[in-house]
Amino acid sequence: MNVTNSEIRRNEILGAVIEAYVAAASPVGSALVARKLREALSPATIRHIMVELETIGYLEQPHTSAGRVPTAQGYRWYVDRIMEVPRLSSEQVRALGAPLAHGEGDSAQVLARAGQALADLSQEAAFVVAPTVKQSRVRHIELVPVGVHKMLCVVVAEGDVVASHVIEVEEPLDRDEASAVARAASAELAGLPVAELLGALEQRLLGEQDVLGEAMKQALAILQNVLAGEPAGRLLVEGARYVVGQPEFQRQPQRAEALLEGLDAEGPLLERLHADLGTGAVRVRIGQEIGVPGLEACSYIVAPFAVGRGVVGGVGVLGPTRMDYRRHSALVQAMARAVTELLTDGEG
Amino acid sequence: MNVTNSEIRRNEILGAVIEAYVAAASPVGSALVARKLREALSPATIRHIMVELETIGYLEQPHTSAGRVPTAQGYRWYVDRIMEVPRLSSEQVRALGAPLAHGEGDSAQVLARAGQALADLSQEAAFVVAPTVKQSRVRHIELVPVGVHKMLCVVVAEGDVVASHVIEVEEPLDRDEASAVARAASAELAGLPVAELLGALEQRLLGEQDVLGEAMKQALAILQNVLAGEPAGRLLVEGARYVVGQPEFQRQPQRAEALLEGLDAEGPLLERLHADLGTGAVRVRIGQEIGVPGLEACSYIVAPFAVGRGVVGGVGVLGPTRMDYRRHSALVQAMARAVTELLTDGEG
DNA sequence: TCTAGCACTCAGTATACTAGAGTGCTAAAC
DNA sequence: GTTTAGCACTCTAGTATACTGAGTGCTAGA
Repeated sequence: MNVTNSEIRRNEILGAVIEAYVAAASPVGSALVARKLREALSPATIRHIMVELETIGYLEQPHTSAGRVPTAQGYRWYVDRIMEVPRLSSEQVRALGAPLAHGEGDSAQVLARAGQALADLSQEAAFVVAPTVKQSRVRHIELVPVGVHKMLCVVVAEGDVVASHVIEVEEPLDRDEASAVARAASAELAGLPVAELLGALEQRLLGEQDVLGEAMKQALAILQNVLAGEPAGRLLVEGARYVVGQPEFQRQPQRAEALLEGLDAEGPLLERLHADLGTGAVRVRIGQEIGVPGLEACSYIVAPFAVGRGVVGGVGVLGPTRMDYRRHSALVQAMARAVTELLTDGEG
Repeated sequence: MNVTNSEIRRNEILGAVIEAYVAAASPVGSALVARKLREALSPATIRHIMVELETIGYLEQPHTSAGRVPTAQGYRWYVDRIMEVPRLSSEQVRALGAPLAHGEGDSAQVLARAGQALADLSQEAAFVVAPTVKQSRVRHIELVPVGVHKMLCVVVAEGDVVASHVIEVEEPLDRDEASAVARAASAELAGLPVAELLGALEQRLLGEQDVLGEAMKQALAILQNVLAGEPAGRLLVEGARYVVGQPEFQRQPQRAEALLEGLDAEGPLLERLHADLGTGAVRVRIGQEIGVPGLEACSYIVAPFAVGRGVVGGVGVLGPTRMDYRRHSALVQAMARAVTELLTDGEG
């Protein structure tokens, strides 16, 4: 009881410090916390507890006579144990999602709008990990000759994820041949995970016993080509300007450069995000935890959304470690739900 | 002869000042210019001429005891009259373009690589104004049902520019119907400029006298939907990080924010770029000339490239007004040529 | 027409001082 | 034992002052 009581108070004060720091971006002193706290405590008492929080490693002082600043560990504790994320009602979610449906359009357009909306609402950078055919199952394949040695190849996967490329082919097929081949390929391959397809194609190309012979072999080669060119994931970033405008980045402009570099590289961040999305839950990564060069001073919150069966994408917010985790968690979660609802409704 | 002589010298000195300033990013003094100049002149003489250049408005002093800095007008004169852009040989252009073809792929991928390459080579932000179906002529239309009330609609235009969207339809067509309609629509509409198509569709929808009746009408409605959702231009920006890393932006971080804002808005910049591309030549815009909020401290160089007939896109470099116009002009021009060669070779 | 010489200007830097925010500690009060 | 008032202490940020040096403009002479 005793211990618990003091722990509760610690958490309250840590929460107050973090919230004040998030709001003002400058070290928080005991007097300010005393004012903010509902329980009436003197600054002196609060200082005592702040010393404790500092020895645990949740707070630190930039210098002796400054207030306290949360550490990454402090944020982590806050996110895991202290903050309460207001769960938005379905109605609120719907309201959030409404502007996304504006003019409906393609799922790609919906996702782009979701990213923009999230950036504008959070005043941070927002990102969308767009679903890619490679994570999904084949639903339909289409081949259309376009010009003499060119072929339009479209792979439609579940969730209306589309990969379309115009590629060069050596032996032209005419329109009917192409159509027949595509139809056969569709029938044959529908339902297969695209990722497995790549291997399967290889085998089939070696097998040489297809009903449609040469033409089918060629089609499969084309398909392989198309899928090989498709990225393993696509990262869409909106509103990096908001982050660059944050005081920590204005004060240290090289950080802004590092941030943009980290975002441009794309690969490492995407990898990390995919790992987090695999868990199926909202995830928060704080500072170094991200493990992507250039993003050491940042945190992100990401939530998965579904399109059809299975998790296939994510939306999130990326900002300085000093970000409003509570508000943004709610936002991200809601946006993920809205996107899921919007993109899944047409499905089985 | 007298006047001409002094003008030549003025130009030489302006050129030297600009080149020194571009390299060092700090005001240029007479002594430095004296050292750089091939003709041996004393600093005092150079100062005389610098005073002239200042009264004309080509140079300015940040403060009395500093060196000189070029004005926008100075850059303009330099770009128009002084600098000599080395015209690269076809071979060099080919060498530049070689990495773009790496793995070939779609034209979209080629353009993305061109942007990245240009950014890396120039160490500035690079941009690509991607061709869009709206500027081109219809070559082919394809309609494929995907799911019950969903239809994949693909419009292939000249230059392999593709717009594909999955849209919702009220009355489903089956595969064969869709195919027949698409075939008919292709035959009917091929060769028409897409921009005109939008109007044409409207009329045809009112006309009600199509061979295929209801189905065709529906198809046209779909098409209209798809084209309406297609943007008038697409701007791809790569390597903004390089610009943010430039000293002028590191010293004044709000500028970096403004830059990113200006780029995110996209619309105004695209408009300006389209106007410049319409001229068919390499264009340089310096500072305020860009006329896009946020980009006041920047310049760009843009060159058009062709895909099939007609100008349909552009590549360029965007950096601080203090940029290497000479080198980057050559780069941009070469890249535009490389892209044109790469994307046009398969055509008629 | 060019240049050497020189006085002058002004940003940038270094130094010193001050004010104030915030701390830690101790001793007293609850 | 917990809380608080009081107080000395620390350290940044801001301000005033002086100094340095890069670079200028001007003038007189080559």
